[in-house]
Amino acid sequence: MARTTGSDGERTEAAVREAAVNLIARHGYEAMSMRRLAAEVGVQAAALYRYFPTKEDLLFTLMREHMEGLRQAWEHARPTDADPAEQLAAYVRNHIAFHIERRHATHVSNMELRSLSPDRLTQILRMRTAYEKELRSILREGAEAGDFSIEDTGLTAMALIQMMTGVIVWFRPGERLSVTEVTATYLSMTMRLVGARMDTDSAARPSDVQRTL
Amino acid sequence: MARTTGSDGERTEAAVREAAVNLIARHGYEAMSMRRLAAEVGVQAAALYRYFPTKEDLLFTLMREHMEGLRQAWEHARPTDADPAEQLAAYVRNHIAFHIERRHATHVSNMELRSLSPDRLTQILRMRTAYEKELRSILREGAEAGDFSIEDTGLTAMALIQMMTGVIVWFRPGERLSVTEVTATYLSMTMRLVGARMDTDSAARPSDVQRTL
DNA sequence: ACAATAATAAAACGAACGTTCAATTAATTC
DNA sequence: GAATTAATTGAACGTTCGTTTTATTATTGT
Repeated sequence: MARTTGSDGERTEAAVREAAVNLIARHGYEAMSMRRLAAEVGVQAAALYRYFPTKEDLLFTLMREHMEGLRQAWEHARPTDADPAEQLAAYVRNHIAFHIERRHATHVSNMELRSLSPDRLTQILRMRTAYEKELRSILREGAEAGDFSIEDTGLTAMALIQMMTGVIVWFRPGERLSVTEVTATYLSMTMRLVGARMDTDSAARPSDVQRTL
Repeated sequence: MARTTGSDGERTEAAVREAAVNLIARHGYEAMSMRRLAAEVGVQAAALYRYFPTKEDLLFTLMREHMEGLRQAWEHARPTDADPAEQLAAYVRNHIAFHIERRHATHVSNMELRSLSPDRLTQILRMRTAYEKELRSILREGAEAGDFSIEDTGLTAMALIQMMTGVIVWFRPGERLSVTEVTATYLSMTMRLVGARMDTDSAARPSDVQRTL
């Protein structure tokens, strides 16, 4: 047989991406065979090569678009003319919301870096570093303004990111806690961790957190 | 050829374990072939099967002994008759020290769980849960005693563990910060995060942290 | 309706995989 | 020093892998 009735390139490619994210997140990139992926989509393995020249190209595409999406989400969520505490709160909210919505894709982007070729690895890491740099800037400005009390900006940024991203490891929607509750708790933990002063009308105040979530 | 001069089962098995931890941490379990592992040890692939009946048995052994080592380390480091802040400080110190010393093994135990058979996965997760439970107990007792102010014990425990374990992702010995400095900063971040009261002579006080490290 | 193009199937490629087996040699035991 | 045991090799097994090639059919444009 050959082309099947109702076949559509765009739909097939989208189905391949979605199935690939799920399979890689569940079994790992190396453990996912192109035949298994094709079966998931309902197509023969050879058909995949119409959309992605190699298996690694597929992985890289998924990662690049995930990182690009993260950058865009922050660009959109980032407040203008806000004090450091409000900026930090926005960063935390955006980070947690984005990663909870994309648990599988985040797993792929974080755990399969070693399967990329050196220059592609560099590209992804560059995007990640740029995103993390935004957090460091907020922390530094907050520390300089006296709003935060931080010992080491770089180390604190890494600790916060690991803490926030770690949500996807244990969080399951529909269990004990809602996304709103989790986000609120992480916000207050973050604010305490950076020693945020609580004497202003910033978004860091618990009551405010509930309202602006 | 056959048995080689100077060959020794114990030495070979130890070499296999060490090489396996490094290879799996760097390239992933699925990406590590038995032939590549054997080459690293300086032996033929068939020789590996004298020590581990299957590839998965090798992985499981590495993970089980890592988790068992963590349990023993905490059993030894755990203070008796200490207030919650001191116990928490001991937990943080032990956790960071253990994981920095065993970066590769930790990577294996955290990232290759999906390659285990269901019942072996359950065994490893049980060990992990038991270890995490210790932290939850400390947090709960501290909260009940009024030493900590915590919104959600379980969520705080997960956040702390993710934050601390995350050290191995970015920490490289011999770079900007020493293990001692990193541990001290993580200790004070932890104490702020749990809202530890600073009005007692606990190990949570920065000056004390420096002394008891 | 007919040509051009898009989307797939089917089969095959060589390479690599985990694992097994028989043969062989080194070390140990008696 | 002969018998036994421990450690390893080299070759092979069947399977699966990513990928390529060729043929075939559906859709689109004219």
